[in-house]
Amino acid sequence: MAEVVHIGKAAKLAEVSVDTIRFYQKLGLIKSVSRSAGGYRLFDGEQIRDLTFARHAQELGFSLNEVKELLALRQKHHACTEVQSMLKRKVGDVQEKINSLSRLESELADALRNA
Amino acid sequence: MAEVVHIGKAAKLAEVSVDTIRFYQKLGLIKSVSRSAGGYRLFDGEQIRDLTFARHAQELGFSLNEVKELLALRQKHHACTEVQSMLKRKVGDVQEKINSLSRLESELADALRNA
DNA sequence: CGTGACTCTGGACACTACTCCAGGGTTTAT
DNA sequence: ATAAACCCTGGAGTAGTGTCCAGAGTCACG
Repeated sequence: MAEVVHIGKAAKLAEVSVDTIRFYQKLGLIKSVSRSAGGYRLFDGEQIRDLTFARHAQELGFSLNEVKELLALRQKHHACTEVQSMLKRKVGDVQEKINSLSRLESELADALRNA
Repeated sequence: MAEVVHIGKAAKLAEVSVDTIRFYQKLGLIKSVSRSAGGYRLFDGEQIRDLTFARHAQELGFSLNEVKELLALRQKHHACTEVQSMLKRKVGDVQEKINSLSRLESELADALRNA
C-alpha cells in the first residue's frame, strides 16, 4: 500500500495529466507538495482527492479560480462569517445553474417530442 | 417599432458586445445577416433571440461549437433520426450535468451546515 | 451639407487552460 | 552498475473565446 505516490501515479489516479498537475500546482490550486530527496513530488490520498475534485468541478464549468476557492472552502474550518457567505454564494450559483439547465433540458425535450 | 436594428442596438438587446456578435458571425453561429446599402449588418427579432440564447447556453458551459449545434437544432425541422439522436444526446448531457451539480450542491450545503 | 455617432474590415493582443518539448537528474529492476 | 522508466525546470506552442485598434466609410439630425 503506497502511502505516497509520484506524479505519474497521481495523474492516473486522479485522471488528469502530469502536466496538468504541475500547472495546477503553479496556480496554487493544490498546496505545496512534499518532495523526495531527489526532488520528486510526493502525493498522498488527500491530494489525489483534491485533484479529482478539481477535475470534476472544472468539468462542471467552474473556472480554475473558482475551483481554487471551492477547494479552500472544503479544507478550511468554516468558522468565520466571511467563509460562510462565500459558501452560500456558491450554493446559490450552483442552484441557479441547475435551474437554467433544467429549463434548457425541457426546451430540448420539447423539440425532441415535436420531431 | 424598429423591425431591424444595427449591430450596436442588437448588442444591447442581446447583452453581448458588438465584437462578440461579429465574432459569432465569423464562426457561423448566427446565419449571414442582411446588410444595408452601405454595408451595415441588419438584425431582426429572431437573430436577437438567437444571440441571447447563445449567450445563455454559453454561460451554462456549452462550447461555442455546441451552441452552434443547439441553435441549429432549434431552427431545423427535426425530421431525421440523426437530428433526433443528437437531441437525445444533448438532453442526456444536460441531465448528467444537473446531477453532478446537485451532488456538488449538497456537498457545499453540508459544509455550510457544519460551519 | 456638415458633424458626430455609428459601423466596416483586418489584424494584433489578451486571457484561460492546457500541452509539448529539450536537456538533464532520479529511481528502480535486474 | 547499468538501462529503462520516470521526473525535474523553464519556456514555447496551441485552442478557444473574446477584445481592441486603426483607418476608412455610412447614417441621422439640425
